[in-house]
Amino acid sequence: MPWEKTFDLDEATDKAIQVFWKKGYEGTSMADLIDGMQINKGSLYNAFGSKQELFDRALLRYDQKTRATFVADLSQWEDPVAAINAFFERLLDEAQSGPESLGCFIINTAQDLPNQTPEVVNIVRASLSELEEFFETMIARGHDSGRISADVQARPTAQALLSMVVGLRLLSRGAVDPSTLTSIKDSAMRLVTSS
Amino acid sequence: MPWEKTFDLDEATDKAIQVFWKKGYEGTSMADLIDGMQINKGSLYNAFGSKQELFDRALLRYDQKTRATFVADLSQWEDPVAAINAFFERLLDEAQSGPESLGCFIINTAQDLPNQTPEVVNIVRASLSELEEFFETMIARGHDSGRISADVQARPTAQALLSMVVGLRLLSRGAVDPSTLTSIKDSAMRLVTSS
DNA sequence: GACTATTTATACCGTTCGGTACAAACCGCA
DNA sequence: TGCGGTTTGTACCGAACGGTATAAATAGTC
Repeated sequence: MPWEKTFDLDEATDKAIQVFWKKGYEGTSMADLIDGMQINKGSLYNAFGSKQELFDRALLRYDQKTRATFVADLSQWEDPVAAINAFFERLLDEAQSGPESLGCFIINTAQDLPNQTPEVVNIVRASLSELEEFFETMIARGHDSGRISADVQARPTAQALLSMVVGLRLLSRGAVDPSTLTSIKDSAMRLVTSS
Repeated sequence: MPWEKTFDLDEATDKAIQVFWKKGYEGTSMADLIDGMQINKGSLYNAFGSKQELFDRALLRYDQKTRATFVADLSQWEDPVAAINAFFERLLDEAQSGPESLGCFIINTAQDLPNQTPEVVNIVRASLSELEEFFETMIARGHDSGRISADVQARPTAQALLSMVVGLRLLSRGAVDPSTLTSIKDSAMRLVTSS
């Protein structure tokens, strides 16, 4: 049994994520991917099959590596308000680190849902739905512990927070200045902690 | 001086808007445009110059025909809270009319800002900025008339509303069900009318 | 009817698209 | 050392890309 692999599939996928993240599916050419992944064309097709399969894999891996693990961590925090705050704080950090922010790969893709395959639609919907569920769970937990007013309805507020995440992420792609993003985060927290 | 025009430039631009709106710049081919505009290739290049020039023109016209005129109308309303409410109500209407919603052409383009030309960046930033300004003016007016609590800061709240518009518009492209969009609108209004 | 400019249809340009083919170099294990 | 799958480079495929050229048809003004 000879030599089974040389380059790491996950590492290569991570590089593909960067390319798709910035340029989107349509805007990315195979030449872009070969450049970014530093892999030969033959190896790419041998390992991933097609551009679409690579995109699906990249999108899924991005979601698991970032959103899923982070939300799972935060879910174990004792203070749900602090957990929600930490989530938004991270969005601000990402938006302000480096010269240009890429926003969120999932949300970028969500914008293009009408032109995406059913597989991609499922991945995006599931990711957004789990994020909303995280917010809802945190708010409900805040009700129980008394940290969040019962006037703050769990589900509607969770949906509003989702929309502010989406807005913040999209606007962080060069549409507004950083101070606006901070305002958005503050208002989001006000939705949770008000009266 | 003979025959100056046959087809209407603005009408043709309106049809181009529909195509770009749905598919984005990269996702739209000249064949798509010729199909959608029902115009010959020669006429298209003679009238508009290039794909990029047509896109710029379409984006600008869309912004003026929809956002700009609507906001100008609402600005003359007596009740600023009602004006903000009407703005969000219209987003819900658009999201629920027809089989699939396209969201907002400007916001779709904003998502792709890092890959757009400086001209497009300017159009998008100006449009979003004017929308934020509309919200800020309405809130300030609400302060004066006593309809909005002084605790609701004009600028930060306007920025939060902007982000909820963005979130609502993006999510209306098939990412969530309509009831979620209604929740988002309700929470946005709560930001304005709270305490 | 002559003039002028647009519209239309079609053919064509070079380039890039996603994807394939293949031989040579490579590597780990037997 | 030889076998077997991997990687690499390159050449190539048909199709689609944005854009141009052109000639005949068309329509309004003089």
